[in-house]
Amino acid sequence: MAPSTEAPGQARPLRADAARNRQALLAAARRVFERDGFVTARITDIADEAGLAHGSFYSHFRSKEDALAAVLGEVEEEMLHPGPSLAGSPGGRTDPVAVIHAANVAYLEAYRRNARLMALLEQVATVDERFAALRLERSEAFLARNARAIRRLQQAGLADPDLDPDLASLALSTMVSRSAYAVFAVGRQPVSVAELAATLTRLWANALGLSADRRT
Amino acid sequence: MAPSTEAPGQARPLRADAARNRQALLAAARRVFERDGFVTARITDIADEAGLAHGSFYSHFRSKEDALAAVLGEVEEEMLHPGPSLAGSPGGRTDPVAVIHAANVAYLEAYRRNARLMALLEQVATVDERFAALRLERSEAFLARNARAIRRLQQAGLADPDLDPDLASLALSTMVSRSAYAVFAVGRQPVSVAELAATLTRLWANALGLSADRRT
Amino acid sequence: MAPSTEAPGQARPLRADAARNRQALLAAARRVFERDGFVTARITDIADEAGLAHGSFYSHFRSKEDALAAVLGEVEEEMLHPGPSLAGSPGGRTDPVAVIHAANVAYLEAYRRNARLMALLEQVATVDERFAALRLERSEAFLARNARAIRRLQQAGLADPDLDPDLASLALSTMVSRSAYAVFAVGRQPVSVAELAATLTRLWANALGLSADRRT
Amino acid sequence: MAPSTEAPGQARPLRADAARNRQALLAAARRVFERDGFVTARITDIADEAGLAHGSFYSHFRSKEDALAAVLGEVEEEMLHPGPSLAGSPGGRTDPVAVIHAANVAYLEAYRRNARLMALLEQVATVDERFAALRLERSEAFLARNARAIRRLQQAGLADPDLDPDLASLALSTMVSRSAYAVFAVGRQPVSVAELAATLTRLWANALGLSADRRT
DNA sequence: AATGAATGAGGTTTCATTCAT
DNA sequence: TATGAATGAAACCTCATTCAT
Repeated sequence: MAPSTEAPGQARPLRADAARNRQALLAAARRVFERDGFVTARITDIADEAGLAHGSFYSHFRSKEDALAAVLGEVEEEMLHPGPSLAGSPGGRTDPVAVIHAANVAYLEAYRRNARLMALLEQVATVDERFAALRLERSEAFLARNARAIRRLQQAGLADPDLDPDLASLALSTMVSRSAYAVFAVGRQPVSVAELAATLTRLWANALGLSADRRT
Repeated sequence: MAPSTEAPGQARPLRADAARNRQALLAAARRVFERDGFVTARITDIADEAGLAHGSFYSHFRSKEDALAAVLGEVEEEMLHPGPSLAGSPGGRTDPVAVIHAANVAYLEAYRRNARLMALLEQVATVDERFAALRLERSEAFLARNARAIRRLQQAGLADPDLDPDLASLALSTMVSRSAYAVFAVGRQPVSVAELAATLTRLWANALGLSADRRT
Repeated sequence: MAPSTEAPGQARPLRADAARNRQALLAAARRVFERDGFVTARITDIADEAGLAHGSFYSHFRSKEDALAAVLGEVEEEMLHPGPSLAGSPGGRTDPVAVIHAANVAYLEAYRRNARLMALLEQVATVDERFAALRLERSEAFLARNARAIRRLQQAGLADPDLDPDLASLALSTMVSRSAYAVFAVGRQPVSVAELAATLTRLWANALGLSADRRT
Repeated sequence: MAPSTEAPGQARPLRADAARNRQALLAAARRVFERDGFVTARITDIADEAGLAHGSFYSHFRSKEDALAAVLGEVEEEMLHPGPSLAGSPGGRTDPVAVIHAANVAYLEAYRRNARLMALLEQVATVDERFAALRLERSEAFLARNARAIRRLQQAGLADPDLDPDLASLALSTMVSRSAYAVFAVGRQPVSVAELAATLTRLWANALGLSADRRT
């Protein structure tokens, strides 16, 4: 409670305390949400878990939704950037399949780390419009990027030209993210990231016709 | 109790009333669930919607969960049979891609009809263990069937032998069902079953390598 | 949490408020229970009577049973100590009849003050196991004490040796407590403590043979 | 109530059924009341127990209270007449102690048979005015009779003249009935009617001074 | 009289949020 | 800011009783 290591010039002990409490609440919220789900989780439990009075929760968050948003915000960065590689390698010369694979591995790694949280987002999205919008927004950015990549590959004569790039992007992105959900958030049998990534990349590549002999 | 000879077609008058009310409640429950979601839906609203006193709800269902189970049960049949086609055509000689396409179309049709309900199942599955189990059970049967089909195609030399049939089944099934969800339950832009089915079938076929020349 | 030196007399202000409300609820509960009986009493009424929102009831008591237990706890002390006199006078040499009379007067006084509450305990005991146990426990302690006293008088040659001390204790204790109930909790005609005590003491003394000439 | 032995000329089979159902409900009500207590007992349970639809309950009883009244009515007769002997023996010459003892034995026997029902009456009396009145009425008749007997014994010089006959009657009657309750309805240790009767009679006789030498 | 579905009053309890200290 | 008591909306479910058949 007292100023601990406290940078000497910045004597604002109260603020430091506050920041620490906010962190404690954030961590507690994540734990409780992951354990109980959003609907069931109670503010009291979060505060208890953080070692604070439940009234204090409202010193830092406006509501349960707000707390969840903050928790998700923490993870957002790593979930939003499944490797910049997917958009195409900087150098340009890289093998597209390798790019896809790298992106899948990165995504699956991140997903596995945050599986329960991702499942949580699924749940809230069906209950709270705000999060439905958030999820939609995120995935649309993702989809658009993938659609662009597919279109480019088609133009380069590397991908099956009969595919609708937008729908293909939807279907394949969906395949990856939902497989991750099925395996890491719901699944009963342990599957390694490597195994899953191998299958997903191969399916993705096959599906776009990347591996097929299109040179003729 | 009554000495009725139990003529099957001759339901007793009171039973007819009761059955009608049960149907009314069932329909009302579906409407309210689809409109409000499971968590938000109130038993009172369901009864109101059915034109009954809320106490009557409990003459037919033990709880909200029970009512949902009944509603889902109604749909189960059509959602559980994505066409016998997938299991292999009766004649046996049919083109596998055609089989897959027929199955996809059938599934997407059914999904579109019950999109909100399927989304509902997603929601409850994250909140209520009972439904999580139900969903898991259903999808595992589905996955097993697809995995068998893939394995057969591999053995017939028609599908990419490098794929793990179980993971491929998971990924592709997931692709179809989640695309259906994205398009019909969440999606903002209207997409026709035909369009979506065309893309999904092509991706599926490509992914398994069915269209590739594997005869050499 | 606060660095208070825990000065016992210095309750913190909030605690003071809370304590006042708790007292208010306790008093209200007693009033409502006495007026309406336990089964009929409504938590809302108790809170209303205390001038609080009904939700506040649950800040202090877990349930209606809990509140009753607290109310009874308040009275327990005086009802549990029917005067130390019964256990034998400090001086030791006192007339046993005088001891009994003092005990009876004390008990009847206390009973009259708490008559409705005692009747309440009777009521709940028939409905709630927890209170049945409580009542049993209390009365058994009481009975044991009286049985000991009777046994001592018998050994001293002062009481009818033909009596079973335990059954006699049961019967006579029962006579006193139930007469108090009949007169103060149910009775229609006003009877003074003095009158009733006189009769009960005389009966008790006669019954044990204390007044009879047993010196021969 | 209805002609039981069924005069053969009175062929009304439906009535016979009805009577049988009424009996079944009565027996079921007694069982359920004894098992669950009055407050907790549910009409449905009673009907179930009787093998009838719960609606049928109302063909025979107006309410739960009504059913209880009927159940108690069945027992009333034997509980109301604790032996005509108490009022004084017909011959007049009998030993008063023997009379009291006979009455006590009769009462205790009856009480033991109906212990749970008597406890039930206690319970309802605290909850329902109607039964409070019933119990009061019964006991007052009882008390008045005993008071008369005591007064007579006093006038005959056989009983302690210092006792107030009404209060003594109250106390002693109370002693008997409540001891019966304590032993047969609540008690944990088995006590025989004979033992209890012996103690109660001796206490009663002593208390009135019947055994004391009053001839001097 | 029997049936059992329908009715609806009614009270308990939970918990997010507010607020005085 | 922290505290934790107070607030009160909200919804569930039970069950005695009615009533149409």
